[in-house]
This record gives sequence, structure tokens and C-alpha cells, in this order.
Amino acid sequence: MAVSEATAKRRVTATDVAAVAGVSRATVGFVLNRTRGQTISEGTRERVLEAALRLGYRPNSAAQALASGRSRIVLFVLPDWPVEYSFRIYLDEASRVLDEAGYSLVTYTRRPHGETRPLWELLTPDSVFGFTSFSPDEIASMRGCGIRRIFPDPARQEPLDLSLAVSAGPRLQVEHLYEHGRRQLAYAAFADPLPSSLVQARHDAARERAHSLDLPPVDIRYIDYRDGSADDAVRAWHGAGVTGVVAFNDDVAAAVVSAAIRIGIRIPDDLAVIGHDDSPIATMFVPALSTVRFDTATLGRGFAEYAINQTEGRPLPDWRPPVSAILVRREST
Amino acid sequence: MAVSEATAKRRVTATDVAAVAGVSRATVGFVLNRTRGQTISEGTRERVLEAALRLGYRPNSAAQALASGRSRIVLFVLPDWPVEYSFRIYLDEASRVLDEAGYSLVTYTRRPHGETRPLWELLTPDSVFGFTSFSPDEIASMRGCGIRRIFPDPARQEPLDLSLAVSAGPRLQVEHLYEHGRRQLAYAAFADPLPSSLVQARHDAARERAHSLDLPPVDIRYIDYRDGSADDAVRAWHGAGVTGVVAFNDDVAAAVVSAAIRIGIRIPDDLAVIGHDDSPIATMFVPALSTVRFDTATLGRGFAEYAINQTEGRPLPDWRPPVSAILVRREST
DNA sequence: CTGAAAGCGCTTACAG
DNA sequence: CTGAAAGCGCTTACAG
Repeated sequence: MAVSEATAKRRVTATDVAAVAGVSRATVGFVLNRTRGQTISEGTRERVLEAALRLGYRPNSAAQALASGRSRIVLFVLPDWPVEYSFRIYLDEASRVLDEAGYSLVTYTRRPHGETRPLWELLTPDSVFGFTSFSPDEIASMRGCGIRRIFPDPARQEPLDLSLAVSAGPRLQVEHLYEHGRRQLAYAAFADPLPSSLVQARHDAARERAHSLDLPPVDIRYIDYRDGSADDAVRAWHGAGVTGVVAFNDDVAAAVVSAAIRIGIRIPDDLAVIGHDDSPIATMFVPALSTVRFDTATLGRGFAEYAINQTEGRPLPDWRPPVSAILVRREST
Repeated sequence: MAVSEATAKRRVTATDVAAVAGVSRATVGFVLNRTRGQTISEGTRERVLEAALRLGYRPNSAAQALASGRSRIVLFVLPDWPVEYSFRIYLDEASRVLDEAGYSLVTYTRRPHGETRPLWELLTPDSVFGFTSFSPDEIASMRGCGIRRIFPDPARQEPLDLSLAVSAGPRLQVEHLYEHGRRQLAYAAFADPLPSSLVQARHDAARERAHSLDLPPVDIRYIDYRDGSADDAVRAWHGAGVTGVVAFNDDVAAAVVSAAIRIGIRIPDDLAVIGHDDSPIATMFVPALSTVRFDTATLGRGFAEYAINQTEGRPLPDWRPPVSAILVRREST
């Protein structure tokens, strides 16, 4: 009666648990946090655990954060553009592994308008990971609220690129077209200005691979599927003798293929097109799109491992993202 | 020198600001929080503001949350299935409006495996909103860590469905096919078990609208674009004289259209197909897909308004989500 | 093996 | 108009 009344009125605290278990508040903390270096008798441990369970005790995380100086939050800042389809699997895996290590992964999409107070100030995460790099202002804001571990951190020349498989996909795309006899290649970029750094990086990788295969220069054009740019690009490429198109992603590949169909260019005979990501559209499109897939679950686990070690201050010197790109051949090549 | 040394060593606190401004810590709080009912002289106000700016003071949110009992976080629990494309715009708008009111919107995707500690226990948000309803266990967990405002809350028979425009889209889809002379309709559902409640709700809305138009019963089939189910469905429908297909979303519509094309059924002459969401695939698909679009920005603002009022304990009695569905006619109908 | 106590950095009545 | 002080619920040396 007294207990249920208290439960209804206010939140159960460690003091309540201590009272029921007949120990001090400190001991409650030691048991529940499995504090290392403390030895607790089995009887005490059981009494505390039992009392905590019975009262439905949930530690107050704000108090924990304030007292310990750690929030057990890992913040992952996503870019302001729609991330590829498979990225959800990546995040799910990363989240699961971090959770096992006692951390929560919170994702945060930067808003175009800029908040009064960015999310990292409100959450004060133990570490912040960015899909792309941070601006000096952002770094200053994070440092200002006590966040010590920021990646990628420009000051440290951090080698890791969290967009991870930047070059593996484009390389595979080029190799695939090459193996099927295509020599004059073009790159279909994404006109949306937001993911421009990723577009740039993928294009660079494709161009370099083409160069190393002694192929002629790769013409790049920016495709916006809402206007006629795909038609223009396909016409221009067709006139210039292009026989293979490397697309930034499956959406762009679909736009190129659909423009070609409308114009009357045969896919893949006249023009082979390869996408990137193996998103649902690649399966459903007619013709189905050849593309490149990643083992995103493994990548997610890899990121989590990296994040945990960085957050706890023991970086893995030789760590590399476990990238594995797989070619998926369908009808467009 | 002394200041920059201190800055480097530890975080700037209200005590530092108070010392520099020559006031008490309480006054710093009053100024920075614009505490109502406190009158602060202009001179003091300016000194505090100036000192805070100069020192780069950021309030410690854990301490604020602990002392005030409010975290200023609104948690939005998303379902475990890929939300429709346009939902990002919805979230962006909602986030922006909440931010203006001093709240941060954190989104959280339930993980299939279940965490050791769900995110609401770690963040202790002031309120939690679910896209779908919560299980009794989840409700208990939230209540246990002191979260008072939960929506939808089964105990209150909360009328609001946060998936919002559940029936408006399907109704419009059916009406569109009806207006173009289609009488024998079918519903193409999404085979993925995860969004089943949404599939069910949309199908119900479509069936009811068809019924109210005196149309014959709507046959429902579950489409998985990774197997042959679309082919089977299209064949069966064709044999049964179906002339119009209402699809759960654009992905499913694309799968149906592509199956029809492969089989040799003409779109839209033999079979009209309408999607839902106006996602990019609807534009890019050949033929381009007719679909239904929502004014998601307005919906997002509407949700934010609702959330702010609920969070601050003054529910709007007559509030309705500002749903406006628009028909987008393309080539598939 | 366990407890008393200081401290984390705020907010908020309460005095003056 | 402003300050001294209690309190939020934890963690963590430090004693014993």
C-alpha cells in the first residue's frame, strides 16, 4: 500500500531500493552497475536485485550522466540527404552491437535550417560520429559542451571515412562494364546538390579505375530525374559513342535507363547501365537493373566495434571498415 | 590566460559566468532561461549575456534535466519497417517547429532484437509519440521511468492515429479508378509482415470506399517483389476481370505494373494501377505511376503543434491532423 | 565486504 | 531587483 502509493506519486529511486533491501544507496549502485573493484556478498547482491525488480527501479539517466560525466550515448550525425536504402540495415546492426556494450546509438539528421540548439548539446553524447566531416563551428559547439571524441576530426587527419565503401562500389561498377567489353564509359551523377561530396568521391573512384584500365576519359553528367536532364545526357552520350554508364545510385540508373527507352536506345545492347546500392527499384525496374550491393550488416558491426573502442579511448590502430562489395548482374548490362 | 586554461581543462559552468558577470548563479539561470516572474535589470542582463557568450557557456543538459525534471526531448518512435519516402519531410518540419518551441525531436526505430534498455529510459523524454501503438510492456517501461505523456495511450482511447492520413489516400485511389470507369477493383498489399497494421488499415479504407460506391468486392493479394507473387496476382486478376488495382504504395504498384508488362497485359488499357506516396520510383518508372501525394510539410507542422500542446499538458480538444491528399495522374491509369 | 559523505551543475522556492 | 541555499538522484573516492 505504502509502496504502491509512493510508486504512483513519484519515481522509484535508489534510496527506495536501498531501504527495501536494507543496504546503503552506494551498495545499490555497486550491485546494479556491477562496479569493478567492489566485492559484494552474494546475499546482499540478491536482496538488492530482488528489491530493484520488485519496485520496478529504473535509474535516472540524467542523474547518472551528471554524476559520472558520461551519458552512454553515441550520436551518429547523418547527412541532410536521403541515405541509401541499405543504410538502415547498417544502422540496425551498429545499434545492436553498441547496445550490447551498454551504449545507445542515436541518429541525428542535420536540419537545413539550423536549430537553436543542436542535438549534441541536448544529449551530450560520449562521442559523435559524422557520416561526413564537421564544420569548424560544429566542432567548436561540440567541444564547448564537453564532447571529447569526435570523428572524423579534421585536427587529427582522421583517415576513416564513415561513408565507408566509397571507392569499392565504383571500382566494381567500372570493372564489370569493362569485362563486358564496354570501353567508352560515362558517369551519371546525381544533380541534387546535397550529397555532392559523396557524388564527387564516387566519381573520382570510378574515373581512377577507368584510367588504370587504360580507358578513355569518363564523361560526367548530372541527372535530375524530375526534368529532362537524363534525356539530354543519354542523347549526348549516344552521339559520343558511350557504351557503358556508371550511375551514382540505382535511382539515377533508373532515370538513365528510362530516358534511353523513351529515346529508343536499346538496353543493354546499345548502352549498358549499372547502378549502386541494390535498392528495391533495381529489382522492380523493367529492365531490372544491374547494381552493386554491400554487406551492410557486417559494415554496421564494424562501425560499432570502431565506435566502442574510440568512445572508450582505445583506438584500434590498424582498423579498416570491413567493406565487401558484390556485383549483382541483372538486365541492364 | 587563466580563463583559457580553465576552458581547456573543464567545461564552463554557470558559476564561471556568474563570477565574470559579478552576479549569483541563480541570476545567470534567470537571465539565460528568461524565467517568467523574475524581473532582471537591463544592465545585469547584458553583463550575464555578454559573459556567457564570451566564455562559450553551454548549460549542462543532464543537470538541467535533473534539477527541473524535464528533458525538453520529444521522442518519436518509428515503426520497424522502412517508412515512406515523404516521411522525412514530415519529420523535418515537425523537428523545426518543435525546435522553435524549445524541444528537440529524437526519432527512434524499434530494433527487432530488443535492447537491454530502450532509448526512452536513457533519454527520459518529456513525451513519447508512437507511429503505431505501444505494447503494455512498453507502456509499463515508460511509466516506470517517469514518462507521463504517451501517445497513443490505449488507456485513454486516444483517437489520434499518428500514421495520420490512413484513409484519405486509399479513398482517393479508389475514387480515381472509379472516375475512369474501372469497376472491378483489386488491392495489392505488401507481403512484408512488418507494416501489416498499416496495410490492413489502408486496405480497409479502400474496401469501404469501394463498397460505398456500390462496387463489387475488392480482391486482396499480397505482393512480394522478390518472388513471383506479382505475376500470380496479375494473372489471377486478369482472369477474374479486374480492371483497376489499388496498390499499398508505389513500390508495390511498380511490382504489379512490371509483372503486367512481362505477361503482356497493357497498362493502363487492360489494367489501371495506382500507387501511394508519390515516391521517386513513381516518376522514374516506365510507365510513370499514377499515385497519391500528401502535403507532408503541413502534416509535420500539425504534428508538432499537437505534440507541443500535449507535452505541456494542454491538449487541444478538437485537433485533427491537417491531412490533404492530392491525386497525381501519370501513365499507369 | 559495506556505509557516510562529497560532489556533479543545474532549478526554484524563499528571503530580503 | 538579486542572492543564499536546498534539492534533483546518482557516482565514487575514502573510511572502516
